Amino acid sequence: METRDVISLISKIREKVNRFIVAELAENGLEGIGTSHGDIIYALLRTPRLTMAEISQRIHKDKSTVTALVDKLVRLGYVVKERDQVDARVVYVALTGKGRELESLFEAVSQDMLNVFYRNVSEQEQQELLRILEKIHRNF
Amino acid sequence: METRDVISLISKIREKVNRFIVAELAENGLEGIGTSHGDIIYALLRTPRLTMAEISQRIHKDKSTVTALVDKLVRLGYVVKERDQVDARVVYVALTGKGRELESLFEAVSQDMLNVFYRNVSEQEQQELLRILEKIHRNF
DNA sequence: GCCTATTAGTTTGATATCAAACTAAATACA
DNA sequence: TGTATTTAGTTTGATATCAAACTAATAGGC
Repeated sequence: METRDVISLISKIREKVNRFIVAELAENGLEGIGTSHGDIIYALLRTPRLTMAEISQRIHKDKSTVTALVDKLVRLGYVVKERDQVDARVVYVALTGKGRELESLFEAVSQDMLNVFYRNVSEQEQQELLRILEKIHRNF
Repeated sequence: METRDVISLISKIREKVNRFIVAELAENGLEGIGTSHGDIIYALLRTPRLTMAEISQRIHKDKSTVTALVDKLVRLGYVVKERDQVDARVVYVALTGKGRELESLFEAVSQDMLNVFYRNVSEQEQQELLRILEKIHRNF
């Protein structure tokens, strides 16, 4: 009944999804990789080269946060940073070989998560959920 | 179409809700109060006295995090900590007068947020949303 | 072609958060 | 009753995150 509960539910579900993903990554040897690092790798699997600013927009994190996150991924050997030859202000980020190797793992984890997430949720309910959430998102 | 989008939407909505609340609180003079502090105050408006462990459960944060959050609220004068006379391990937290004064503001902010959140969302859609999200939450 | 404004990214300082180690107190059990 | 275990909370150390200040480089107007 309490419609306020929905806010709480949304927070809890988000938290569960994050824990699920981080735990699955850790089980597969990716210790110390949080969801934001995962988001960056995920984005780079789709788009091979992104600037710091583009990553910031994609993952909805402050540019200074992105500096820290990407630097950690560089330290771990998953990505490299390279300055643009034309505009020396711009830094490109790209996956290394070690980074690209994560693709199948990421696909698997993503699929596992969706399987859990949508268990016993019909196709129609999924569509309905997406429709209502999009409406709410546009309200802000 | 992309059902994966729902996860992203949930994160974004949660983020918007948090920003909305923190901004409204700040506009009303509650600078430096984050959503977790708000959650603690909110819980104490409902239940006048809570232990640290109970707060930890209510707001889904580690007990060490709660120590830090409550200590900040003590510093700001909104709550007091008091040891149980019977079981000296237990610490009770309760609102001060200054803390209780926040009640009407919290009610107003909460109402404002819900008004924005559910704008153009029918009663039936709200029920449907709650039902589906509860199902998903039980999946984890 | 200069000075100014804008832009991309980094650095710095502060806070939230967690997990692990720790402390102190209560409980169990032998 | 005395030791071992459990429990409640704090401390410590690490990381993520943001905002503001900063740096370096490009772009714009005169």
